[in-house]
Amino acid sequence: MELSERKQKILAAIVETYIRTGEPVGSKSLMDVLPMKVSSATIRNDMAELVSLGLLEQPHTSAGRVPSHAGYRYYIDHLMGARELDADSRRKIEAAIGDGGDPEELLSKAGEALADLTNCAAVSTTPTGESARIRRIEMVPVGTRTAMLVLLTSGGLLKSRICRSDTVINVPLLERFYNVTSTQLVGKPLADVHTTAMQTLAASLGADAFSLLPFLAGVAELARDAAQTDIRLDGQSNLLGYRELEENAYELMEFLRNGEPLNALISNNRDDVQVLIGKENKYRQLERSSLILARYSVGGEESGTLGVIGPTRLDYAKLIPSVRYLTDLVGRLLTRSVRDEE
Amino acid sequence: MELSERKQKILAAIVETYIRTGEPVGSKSLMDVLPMKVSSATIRNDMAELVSLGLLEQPHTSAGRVPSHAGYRYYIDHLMGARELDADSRRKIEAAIGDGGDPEELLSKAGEALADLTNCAAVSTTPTGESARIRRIEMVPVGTRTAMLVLLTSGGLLKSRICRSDTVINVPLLERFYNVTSTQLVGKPLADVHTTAMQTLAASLGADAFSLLPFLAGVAELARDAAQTDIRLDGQSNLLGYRELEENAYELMEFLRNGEPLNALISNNRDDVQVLIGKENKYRQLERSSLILARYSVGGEESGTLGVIGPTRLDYAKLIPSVRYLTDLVGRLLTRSVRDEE
DNA sequence: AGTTAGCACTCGGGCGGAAAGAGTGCTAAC
DNA sequence: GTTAGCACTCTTTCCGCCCGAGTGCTAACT
Repeated sequence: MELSERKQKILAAIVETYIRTGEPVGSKSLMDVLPMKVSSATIRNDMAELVSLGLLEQPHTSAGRVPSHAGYRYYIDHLMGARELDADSRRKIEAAIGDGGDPEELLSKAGEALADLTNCAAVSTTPTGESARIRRIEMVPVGTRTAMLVLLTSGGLLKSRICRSDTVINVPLLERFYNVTSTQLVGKPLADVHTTAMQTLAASLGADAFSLLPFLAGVAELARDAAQTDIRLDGQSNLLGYRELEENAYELMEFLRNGEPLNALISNNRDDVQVLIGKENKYRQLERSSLILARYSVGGEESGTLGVIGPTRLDYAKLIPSVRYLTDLVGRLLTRSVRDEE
Repeated sequence: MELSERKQKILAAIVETYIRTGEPVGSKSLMDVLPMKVSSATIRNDMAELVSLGLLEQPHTSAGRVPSHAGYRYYIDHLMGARELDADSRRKIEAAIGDGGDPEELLSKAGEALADLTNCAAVSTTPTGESARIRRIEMVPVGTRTAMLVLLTSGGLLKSRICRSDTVINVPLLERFYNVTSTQLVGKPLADVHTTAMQTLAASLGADAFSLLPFLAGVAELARDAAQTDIRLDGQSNLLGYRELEENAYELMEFLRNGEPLNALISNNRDDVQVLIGKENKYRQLERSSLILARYSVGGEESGTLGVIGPTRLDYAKLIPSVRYLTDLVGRLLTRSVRDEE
């Protein structure tokens, strides 16, 4: 779609002021904003054409114009320029994240930082465990019948839980546990270490089966936890500050809290940075919202997603670089920590 | 304050229908609800007195009556009866909680269950670490320069983190670490194991100081994490469903998210079950909300808090027993798990 | 003395029309 | 192709009105 330079400038100006104010933009107020000197009538003519091209909409005849989804899209693809993130925001992000720590902590910091920075809700998923393997299993007795199990994955994820059994825990039991786990479990993909597999494994152990089973089952649960990519949501309350989301606030919150559809959206995302604007989304609850999603990769492999959710009038020019920068950073930190640990 | 039996019945009926409907209650509609046969005029006379006693309020002259804070209070103290929680809710709670697991998991389940059951926001704090001691410290190498630290407290709390250092981790280093920690740290109160204490400890180790310091610092951080009672909030979005909270929704959410004032409120609570109604609260943001807070004890010691936050027109008669039941349950489970592990 | 019927009164909510304001679309001139 | 001018449209706001719900009071009743 070809647009004259003036039309482009007008579209950009409308998008930007609408993002700023949330009010429909009229031809007169545009005169002050545009770099060139043209009358409001000229602007009106152009706006009328932009409407018929589907790039703008008017809420009603006598109101100003508002960008349509296609308008935002055009703005993002052609007009906004691929700005670098400003140094200030970069510093803020880095300060908020520090040097990471373990993956879950890192992601939670990243989510909070993103929510704060953008004044939107932030989604984040932990690195996928799909291809992860068990790197290490530890069992530490903490009572006569209670032990702590710790699982470390090849992705650097750390999971632990307390596990109770009916038999007394003693040194031979521990030894048998280490024998079994180090020969049978360490190195296996997480997905293979499920509860039924543990039952067959225990069955093959003869006399030890009874005493080891609870702990093997515990390992299976840890593996399940670790394999599951869980999805975090930060700064939902930020969304309440936007007038245009107010009336569906409750619905929107519930939708986000539920997580499943969000998960579907996220795992659909195969692009570098994906922008979903309003009704482009198939979920009714999101029709007044936009999403910016980006994947981060750990060790060269696409692995998880970070993103923001806000009203359609997001400051795309700033947020897209923000999200991209953050995913890069998270990916780098996670990759580094995985490398370190090998 | 003495009230005639009829006035009591009227007050109770007003509180209960107002809780149900959220609309001011008029004298005529009360006729149908009240067990005795009286005319609306009589009811009006009584209502007028209840107003002058400060137990009811009228939003405006020509509206029905609404319970005042004092009215709710009177209802709670004298009229609602100390109902037991119905078996159905009890079953729901128990099903949601299962048999617990580690304290943090237990509390998060409890919070979710409470939020679901009450359709309000639920607050919960992890058991206080004030008096807790370090029961156990483990260090598991997971890379040449990276190790996992695990800390277990006498309260059954389990904390772990990944810790990086500049020196290569080898067996002698591990031995030194275990030496130091088991003689110097295990058994100490969490509060004593802070970063500066670790620095002096490391300094006293001479040549080992450099290599051990990062890990001792890691232990200090774990101890800090474990000592800190963190505060969870579940089901905030439930609050959006209440008309009377709608207009301050954003403020309220932010207030809750911040956590500090909430923390102050919670730690003030020394009663068995404390009910704070609307403006009894000193926080402006909560003036349209009520809180029901109750403490749970672990091993006979008051230790943490669970509670709900909702509009002033809470169903106190149901929620107070719910909260009490849940705190009892949580206390029992936590006490049991601490006992088990000793 | 307490209860009831009756009635005038008050106040908020809803409806409608008028006025204001913002912005457009069109036409005619530049 | 651009601009000035103007009539037109549509929303928002305000005001006045009426309606209904509910009250408070008085006077009568038990």
